[in-house]
Amino acid sequence: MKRRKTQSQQEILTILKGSDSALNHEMLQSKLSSKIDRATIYRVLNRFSDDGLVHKIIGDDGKQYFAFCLNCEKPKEAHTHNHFHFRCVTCGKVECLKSEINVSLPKGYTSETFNGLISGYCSNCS
Amino acid sequence: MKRRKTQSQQEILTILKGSDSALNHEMLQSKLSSKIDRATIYRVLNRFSDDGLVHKIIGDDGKQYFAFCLNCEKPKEAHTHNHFHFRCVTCGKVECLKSEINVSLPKGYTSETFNGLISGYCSNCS
DNA sequence: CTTATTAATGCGACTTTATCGCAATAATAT
DNA sequence: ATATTATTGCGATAAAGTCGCATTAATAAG
Repeated sequence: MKRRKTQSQQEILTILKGSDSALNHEMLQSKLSSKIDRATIYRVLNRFSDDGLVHKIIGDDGKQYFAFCLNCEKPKEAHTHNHFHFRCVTCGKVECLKSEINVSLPKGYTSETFNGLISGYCSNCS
Repeated sequence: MKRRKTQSQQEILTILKGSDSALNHEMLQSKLSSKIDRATIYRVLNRFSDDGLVHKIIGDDGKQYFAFCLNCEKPKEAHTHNHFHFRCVTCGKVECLKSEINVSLPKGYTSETFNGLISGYCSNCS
């Protein structure tokens, strides 16, 4: 399964790179100049996420958000990704928080994914 | 809107109190002796959550999980709720982690809800 | 440059999770 | 015992996301 470089993927990645906040499918679609199918968008985003290129966040609204994170350019093993995201319940913006967190797990537990989200009001909306 | 004490609510709360892990709608329904409508279960759970009686967790599978937390009995203002939950991707169990976390927000930001979830393999499944 | 291979896409159907409106029921107050 | 209205059940509906399959197009091979 070698990956191919397609128009759709380029465009989506460019949008994610240019966005200062995480986007869900709907937000992303509205930023697209060309029309890309919903299923394709999801497939592209999840492919990016699988490849460790972007970060996938599940919002407390239950939706999937995707963000291009700086340290995502490092090899997958070097990812920490234990940082929190903040979602403003008013304007919907989802952004990365700086602070990194270490949570200790009980014995015998292994961690696969980390999902830290705080929602509330951002400085513009409070 | 004064709350009334109903059979359904009692039963659901009893199950949540007796469970050592957070439950989603499906898990809860299977533990019910009497048949309670899906919509009712959701309404009861969300009412509990609004009242601060139980803790609502959004899994990385996008589903809503509910757990009766010990400190949920305190008045709502006293809730910290900044603890993590762990979800095993194999057996599906969602449980509370002990460690409490403090995340500092940027200036002007206010927090409404906290959602910290780590998924991976629990000691039974790894 | 042309052709073959197969990853990626588009379309439509489908699944799952959750919510909503409304009439019927039942918990509390009078 | 009766009135009030919170709660429930039912069915319809919404919304998010996935899947199968035929078609398209990116890369490799000749």
